[in-house]
Amino acid sequence: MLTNDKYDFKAIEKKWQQCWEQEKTYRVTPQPGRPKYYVLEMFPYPSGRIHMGHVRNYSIGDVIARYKRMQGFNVLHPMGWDAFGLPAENAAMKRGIHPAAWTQENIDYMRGQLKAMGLSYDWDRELATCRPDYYRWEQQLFLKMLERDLIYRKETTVNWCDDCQTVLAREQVIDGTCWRCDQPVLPKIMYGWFFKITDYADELLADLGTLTGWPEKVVTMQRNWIGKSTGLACDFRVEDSDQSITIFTTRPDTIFGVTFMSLAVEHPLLKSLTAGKPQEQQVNDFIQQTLIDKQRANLELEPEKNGAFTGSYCINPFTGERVPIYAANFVLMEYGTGAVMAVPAHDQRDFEFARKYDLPVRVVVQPLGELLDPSLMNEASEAPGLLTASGPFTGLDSITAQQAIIDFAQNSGVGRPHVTYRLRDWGISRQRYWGAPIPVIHCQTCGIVPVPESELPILLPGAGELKGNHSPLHQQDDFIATTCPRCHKAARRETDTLDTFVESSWYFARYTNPGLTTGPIDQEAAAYWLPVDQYIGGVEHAILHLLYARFFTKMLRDLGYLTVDEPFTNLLTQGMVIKDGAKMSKSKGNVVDPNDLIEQYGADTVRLFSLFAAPPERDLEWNPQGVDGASRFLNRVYRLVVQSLPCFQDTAAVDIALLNEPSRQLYRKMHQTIRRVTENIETNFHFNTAISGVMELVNLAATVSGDKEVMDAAVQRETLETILTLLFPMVPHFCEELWQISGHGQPLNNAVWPEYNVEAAKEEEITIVIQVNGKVRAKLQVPADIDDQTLQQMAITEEKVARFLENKDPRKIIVVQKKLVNIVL
RNA sequence: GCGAGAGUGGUGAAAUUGGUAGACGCACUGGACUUAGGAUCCAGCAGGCCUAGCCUAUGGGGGUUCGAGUCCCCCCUCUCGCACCA
Repeated sequence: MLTNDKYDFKAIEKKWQQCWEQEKTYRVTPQPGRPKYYVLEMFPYPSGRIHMGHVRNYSIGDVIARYKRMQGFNVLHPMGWDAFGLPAENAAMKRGIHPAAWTQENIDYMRGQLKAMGLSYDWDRELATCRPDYYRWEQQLFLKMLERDLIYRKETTVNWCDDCQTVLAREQVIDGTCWRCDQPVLPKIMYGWFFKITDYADELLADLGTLTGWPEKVVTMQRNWIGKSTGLACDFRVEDSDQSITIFTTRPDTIFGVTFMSLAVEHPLLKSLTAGKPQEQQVNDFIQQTLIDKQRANLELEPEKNGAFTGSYCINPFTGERVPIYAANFVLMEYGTGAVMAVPAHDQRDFEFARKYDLPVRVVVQPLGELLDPSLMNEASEAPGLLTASGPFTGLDSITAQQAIIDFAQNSGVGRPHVTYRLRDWGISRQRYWGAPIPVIHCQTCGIVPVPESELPILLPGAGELKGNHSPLHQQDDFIATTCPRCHKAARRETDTLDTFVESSWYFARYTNPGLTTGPIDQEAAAYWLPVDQYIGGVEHAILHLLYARFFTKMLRDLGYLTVDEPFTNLLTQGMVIKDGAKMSKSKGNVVDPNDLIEQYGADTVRLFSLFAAPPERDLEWNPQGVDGASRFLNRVYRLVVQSLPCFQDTAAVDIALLNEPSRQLYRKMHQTIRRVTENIETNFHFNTAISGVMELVNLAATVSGDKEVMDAAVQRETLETILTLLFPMVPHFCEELWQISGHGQPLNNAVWPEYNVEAAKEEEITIVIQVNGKVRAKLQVPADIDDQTLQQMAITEEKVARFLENKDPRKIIVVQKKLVNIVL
């Protein structure tokens, strides 16, 4: 396979891929006692073909996997398919084939593409979530959760995507549109199944503090999404009624400033509050109008505050005052209690509302150094301060007052401390075909009856034979008709399927023993492999998938399957691949097909470019000429090794004492490069700088080894071996081939990551910068072990510097060891 | 509006604790070898000027310091997330 100037990537890559496949080089098993490392890239949706984002994601993961292997870790690096989902159904309808067939075709094709990239996966662990041997265990988990009361079904307002004909979880609504098809999402009232993720809200929030290996940004996003607020829940008795309205506030210190009460239009008490009142018609009209407005909410603009007086009053338990009750368009039924005590002086929304409807504004908190006058205020004062006009609490500061008021409310029975979350329970019902069927039965007599575990899996009809009916299950009478497991009368199967995000919430645990036939998770294997040490994927899953997976981990722990609290110790959110300033997408017509590139340049070049062009967390601007650069570099290394083959016959160790200057220089650079590459990978996976380090070493090796007479063969050999070893995780076929060509018996794959020698890496001479008044005026080459005194003397007498010193005495001389001398005049 | 992050040559990007700004690439320019070069090799490449040198440059303006891309304050722009959350 030797050629003159360019390596034959086609032959080489094929050769090594076959070798790895035949020898199952990357198959792993638990080895108790040996340190493990679990590296995982977010598994792909089998959409048809891989794109550049995949290439980048998997290249990064593969470098980490190979690097850790060379460091002696037992590395788990699996791959599979997130295979349920709508595009399969849509494609199936368009092409007249079955979603299962379409999905299978895509998986087969994409697997080939991944193999062509030379990724070091343990393919024996491959899984596809659409297969019964995966989703039957998900169904079993569903039943366990149901048993534990972690799942419920209720009728509620859901997010409906008309285009996809299904319900979406709140996390799947992006700016009011569907995360998948970008169409507007509408509210719709219907029955749905929910996971009680809110049961874990507190732990999900608290454990964010343990995720020190996650990007700040993601942690913050999750914290905000969970949105914990603490405060007071307080009951306001309705006048002339035995009902009361419970409000939630985070500002109990402002409770003496309440001048009205606002209710969400969906509030259950609203009807009875207006019944028989002169305002009834007006309020009903307002409710109707507000509901309509919400349907076609203009997302850009916050609508003007609007409301209607109900004709009823409630009593502020702290002041005994009558408080008028309004229905208001800005109060959310989904948050808190759907009722808000309005304090216009200290809440901007209440302020706007009060000004509009001419309601009183009463100041009860004076911020420091200010004297608020309600008649002069043009916005609310939300800052804390000292309480005024607040009965026994007057004079307290806001923080103290909040606690005092909560205590008082609790003691007098009108209120209690309360915590509320922004996080909602996870709606998992989907009204589409291509998903895991929910294993319950609806019986007229017995109600909702879980399918007995022995009857699992509930197979998706038609999916097994890859043909037949794939309309939504609620349209498939054969599927629906069943008998009740309890009373054995005719009953109906549940027709909703599970949100595809359920599959991806536990796949990382299934990988630890994907073939297990006795349960969803092999506890022993999971205990060995989990948590995932390094997880890699797009930041678009910062909330969605990553929150769900955290929830599942905690829940599976409580069900006894797992022993970890968190699934992913370290998270790397890789940037997007962009071209012409925009994310690659079919609609923009700026996609680059990895297939064409691999065909033209080979997988190693494509991998190298995607690693070199930018650090992984940053967006990567696609530059076709950059690929040429990567290719050029590899060919240069190839020529260098081929031209230097004789040096590999010298197997003597390097003897530093005998080295001439050029040899010593190269040897030093080699050790420096090992240090640099190792550090770049260890600290933050900055492969771009790691590669540039190797490039410098290659450049130096190429220059000095032209000088065959003086170059020490052992140094030359060690340098080339080092170059190949350091590059191996990034361009494995290429390095493995050159390793073999240069006469090594054992594959490079089994080699150990090199260690650098501190002594050998040490510079003998260093460059010292001489500054005058902070400006660089000269540079000096000095021995590395020079003392400050000598250095200072040399600096002052340096001729370029001396000119500045004429007629002047230095005021101060700063010497920074091994770096610089600054002479201040 | 709130929260997070980012602004460095023509371009992708580098720069321990504050210590030579622009490593390594790409593009470009010149040269060599060539029938040829979109191969390879060599050299140059922030801008400016009164060119043995000097000055100005890391979004803008202040500040701290012997010394600031890096620290502090104010402002501008961009990206991302949340968005009437009581």
